[in-house]
Amino acid sequence: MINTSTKILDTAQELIQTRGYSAISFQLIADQVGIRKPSVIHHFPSKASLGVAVIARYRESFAIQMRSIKADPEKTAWDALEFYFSPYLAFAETPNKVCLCGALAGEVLALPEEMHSEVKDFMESHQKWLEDIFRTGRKNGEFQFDETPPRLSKTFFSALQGALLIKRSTGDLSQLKDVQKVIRRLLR
Amino acid sequence: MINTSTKILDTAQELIQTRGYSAISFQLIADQVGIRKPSVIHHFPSKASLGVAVIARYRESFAIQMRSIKADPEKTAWDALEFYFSPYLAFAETPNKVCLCGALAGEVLALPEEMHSEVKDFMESHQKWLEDIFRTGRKNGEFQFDETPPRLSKTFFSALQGALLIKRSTGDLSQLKDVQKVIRRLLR
DNA sequence: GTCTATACAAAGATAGAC
DNA sequence: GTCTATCTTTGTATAGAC
Repeated sequence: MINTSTKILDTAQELIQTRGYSAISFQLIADQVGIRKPSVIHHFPSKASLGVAVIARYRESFAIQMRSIKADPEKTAWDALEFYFSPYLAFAETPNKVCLCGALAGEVLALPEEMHSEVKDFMESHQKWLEDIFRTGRKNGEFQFDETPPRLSKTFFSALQGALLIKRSTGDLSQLKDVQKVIRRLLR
Repeated sequence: MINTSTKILDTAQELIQTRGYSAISFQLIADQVGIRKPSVIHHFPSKASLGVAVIARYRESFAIQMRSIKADPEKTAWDALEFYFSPYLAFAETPNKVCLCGALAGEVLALPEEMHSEVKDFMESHQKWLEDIFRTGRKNGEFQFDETPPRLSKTFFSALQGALLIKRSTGDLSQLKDVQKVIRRLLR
């Protein structure tokens, strides 16, 4: 038993990750959910409010998982990194899927104002998480690298987001895996 | 003296790099060029044909410059790399600008069929150029690295494209510069 | 909560005058 | 080459019945 609101959010997220926010419409979502257009609007009275709801839910689910990894003293920095890699890997299996916020970042100027800060916060918190993983791992002796953690996290976060973007246009599903291999190797 | 066709191409390219292909329209271009909508359509009879023309010109101008660098025996691998970096740096100065093909890759599924192969070829040839620079530089003794040139070029190309994308949503103009610093350092 | 019907704006595109 | 006028489709959104 899954309610209509959730079905709409799931469908909208899937469509944004594959086609982009500009390319989705109430009509498209209604067709996929199996209801009529005004019924979608009943749950989310504007396209902007739907966009905000999708991204807020996505950010929150990431944040919960990162908090639980950090709270677990059993988990190493490698565990945290591999955990962080896993959703990217899942997106990379699907030819046209990118990170939700990667998709939105590509069309920021076409987004309603309310969504801008959501996308920005997403990017910044992800770079912070990675920075934290790298810092902890180096302190532990698990990672070796010469760069500063902020610069390294910016570079590797850029590479992960970029890899999904490039995969979508070339169809080369190994793009992301190769990037992850290089990152692992550069940390040893 | 610059003709109308060229003005349209320049305007369309600028708008795609900042807003995305889905967000441009004949009306918007007409307003910026200072003519009426049907006059734009007279030069490019469909939005797809305009898109193809913009990307073809962009690809060609990159290709010409890369050929001239490779043909010049005075140029080192470092020179070639810095040359390759320079347009990214120029885009990064403008808060909302990304690589044309990075912008298009973000919305591939929303693009007309005719544009897909143009974007794909762009991505593949850029990764090839980088691979070639890395291979040559290592043979010369200019670069030191342990990875295979294809994997390294995929990673660094992903990072460059990703950095522009992230910059657009965070507004952090140093994103790209930091990535370029890390790349230089990892090659020494 | 879901529906039919509809308003309104903007988009891509065409016809034909100048 | 550029224009006015117009067609057609699609998009966001609202009103109001069931």
